[in-house]
Amino acid sequence: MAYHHGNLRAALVEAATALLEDGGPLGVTLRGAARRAGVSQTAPYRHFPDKGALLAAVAEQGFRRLGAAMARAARGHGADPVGALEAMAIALVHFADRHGAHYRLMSGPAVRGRDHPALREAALAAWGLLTTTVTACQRAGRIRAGDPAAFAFVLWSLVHGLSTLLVDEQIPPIVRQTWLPAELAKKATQVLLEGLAGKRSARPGRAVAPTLSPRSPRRRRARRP
Amino acid sequence: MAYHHGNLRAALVEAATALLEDGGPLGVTLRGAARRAGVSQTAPYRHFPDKGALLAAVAEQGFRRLGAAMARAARGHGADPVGALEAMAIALVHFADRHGAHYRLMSGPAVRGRDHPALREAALAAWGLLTTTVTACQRAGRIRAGDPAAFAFVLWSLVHGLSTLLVDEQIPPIVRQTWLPAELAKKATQVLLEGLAGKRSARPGRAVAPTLSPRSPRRRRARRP
DNA sequence: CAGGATATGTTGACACAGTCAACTTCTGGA
DNA sequence: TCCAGAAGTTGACTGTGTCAACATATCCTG
Repeated sequence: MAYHHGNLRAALVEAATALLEDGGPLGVTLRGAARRAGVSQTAPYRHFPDKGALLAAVAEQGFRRLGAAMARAARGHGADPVGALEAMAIALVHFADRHGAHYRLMSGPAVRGRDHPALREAALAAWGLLTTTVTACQRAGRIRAGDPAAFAFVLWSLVHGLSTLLVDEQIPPIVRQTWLPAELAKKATQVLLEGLAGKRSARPGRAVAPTLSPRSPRRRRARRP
Repeated sequence: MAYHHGNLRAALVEAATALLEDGGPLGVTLRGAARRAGVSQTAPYRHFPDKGALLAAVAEQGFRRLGAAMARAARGHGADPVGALEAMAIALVHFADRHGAHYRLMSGPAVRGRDHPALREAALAAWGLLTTTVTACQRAGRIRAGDPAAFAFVLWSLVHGLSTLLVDEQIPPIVRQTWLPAELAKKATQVLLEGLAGKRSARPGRAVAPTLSPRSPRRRRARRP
């Protein structure tokens, strides 16, 4: 047996994932992953510069799986982009519901931005699926004209928020006792889709007709360094 | 000077908050808070059973402030519940945008559920504000009939998701470069409100008319213990 | 096939964290 | 007045992330 272990890197990612799934975010530890992979405590440093990098790799793998799950859900709704959008939303919430700790890691501050380009890329890929489908909905006349990225972002926010609340067990009891996660995802998506649908006469009083079109492109906001 | 320090507890919460604001979630440490409060490393254990309890207290205070900010935003829209709802949504996003780490702590797994009833209570209070205002919108005919808790929850999910993405810097570049957070909050809320507004004829194809009324009350789902 | 360069792992150590046990000091009421 | 309990301190233990120095396997070149 190649007792350079073959491929430690993958083993470590798997070990860390296992630690994460049972034991929560606090349960994942560099030394623990090394132990679980049967190597010494500092062996991981040959593959990851630090703990954050390991976590980022785990998160990246999570995004890849999430993207796959969403794509799988969307298939079978080929003709119906709205159905595909709903299915993807449900798939995301479902993913978060199982793999709670994993989802938290993925969307958390484990690794910020540019540190780990592969992570960013995987996340953007999943997000891109949504945008594409939104565009399809627009072509089908089921979503009004406007920047598809913006619409997709609103949908993403909604579903992500739902997932986060679910994972963190912060869904108000009244709501939790009445609906299952998948139902919540479906209904929330449908409500949003209604809002995104066509232009319609606003109720008397004041016009509520958000177009979600930018007034003028803006540079990124200043952030504390 | 009362060198029983007067009220260490409050000082520790404040110190931990300061550590949190600059230094992120990893920067807050029991020993650090104690140092900052000018006491020994184990003094906090006279006031908090463990680190989690301190964090919970910090989070609780955050929810209280958030609730206050939302209430403040809603005031001045007394006659216009829709405007109040929008203002509250913007206030929440604004709160998350500043106090990023604090918001992450509040909505994170710092303390789960029953551990810290005061936390839960403060969170539910903020959430209750939304529900009340949704009810007002229904009375004003601006939101269709249905369970206000469910509608409020959808709105909460949307705004919370937006805030989370903002704090974790996971807003896609295209979106981030085009809109400011407050604009995103306002527009997203408006889209959702349109969806929540009145019943309307669905487009041809299939009816999309989510009522958000429960089929039948359900018990809580089983969770891994 | 030889032999070093390089990737891969290991040992030992350091600083820092959360937490506990034992001790000291302050303070409010019988 | 005086002491019981609250409030705070000291010292120690374990576990963690990380570094430096060392050991070994692998691979490419001569």
